[in-house]
Amino acid sequence: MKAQAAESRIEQLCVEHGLKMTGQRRVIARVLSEADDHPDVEELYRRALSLDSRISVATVYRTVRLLEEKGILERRDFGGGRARYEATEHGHHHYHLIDVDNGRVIEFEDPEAEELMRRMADRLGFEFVSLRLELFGKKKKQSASAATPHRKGETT
Amino acid sequence: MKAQAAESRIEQLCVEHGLKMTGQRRVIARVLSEADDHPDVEELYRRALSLDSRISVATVYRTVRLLEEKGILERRDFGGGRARYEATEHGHHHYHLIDVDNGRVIEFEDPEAEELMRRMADRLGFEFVSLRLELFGKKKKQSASAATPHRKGETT
DNA sequence: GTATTTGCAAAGAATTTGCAGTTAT
DNA sequence: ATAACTGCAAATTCTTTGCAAATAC
Repeated sequence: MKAQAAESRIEQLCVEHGLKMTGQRRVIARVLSEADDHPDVEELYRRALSLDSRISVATVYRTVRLLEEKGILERRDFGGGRARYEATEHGHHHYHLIDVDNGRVIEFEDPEAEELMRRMADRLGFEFVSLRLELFGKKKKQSASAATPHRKGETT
Repeated sequence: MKAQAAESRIEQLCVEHGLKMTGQRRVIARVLSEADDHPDVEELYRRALSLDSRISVATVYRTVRLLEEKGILERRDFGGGRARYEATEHGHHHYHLIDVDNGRVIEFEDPEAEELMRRMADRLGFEFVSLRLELFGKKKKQSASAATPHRKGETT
């Protein structure tokens, strides 16, 4: 029997959104599903190529744009010119702490932040739509302080 | 007597930073000093040209980059591809609410936000460096709600 | 079958840069 | 005097697009 790769999480979403599933889209969907970081188009292209050589950057650009429009992906800008992407996480939003020394990205949650900004939007006479929040910091040398709560992981 | 234009605020900063004050820099510094919005390079170039025709876009790009490196200017990204600039404000930081319907930008302050993020950085084992915070919203129809506190102004 | 999607290479948009000439200090 | 600055046009970088061939449904 053939170990036919199971439908990736993002592939499912594509189908639910009525997208035509071509081979290249399936590969890109899989790459995105398996990514736990914030790859840019170049990187997605590289990863996709290693799974299937019949893919062009143009298609990656087109796919990524399409998926963003469908709300399946979110575009990020951590500085450095190129857009980064990550799968939309339903519910619990998270934000990013960028280590200014090496560009590494740490995700964290903070329900308070969104609450605060919802109230601020309201006070300014606006309906909250979304929040972009990026924290830049330098790693502390060493400290006797406790663990690192709310931390979700460190990636790129 | 000649009404020699007084040294603009940003020109002063340039001098303090030991920058060579050429005619074009003086003009750009003045444009920046007088701006109360968030112009992109194109717009800065347009405004500079209207004061003095001997300026090229390349110089605007170079100047804006230089001033950013010196910490005199801050680069913003409100989406839309081009970088926007505004003079660094010492002390009371402010953030931006972008009206998703028309791109207009409203500045607001919120000491709580920075406090919250300082604590978060600390908990994650980082030294707070800076915070990028942008709120996206839609103007509410009309409401019986009170005034708009903390509001600093609406620009572009 | 047919409307979509793809690859390729060319086009665009924003920003940077090499170089020869100009200028502030 | 001379190191820094400028304009110009060419080069870079990221992203989009036109078109003919390929493909999903």
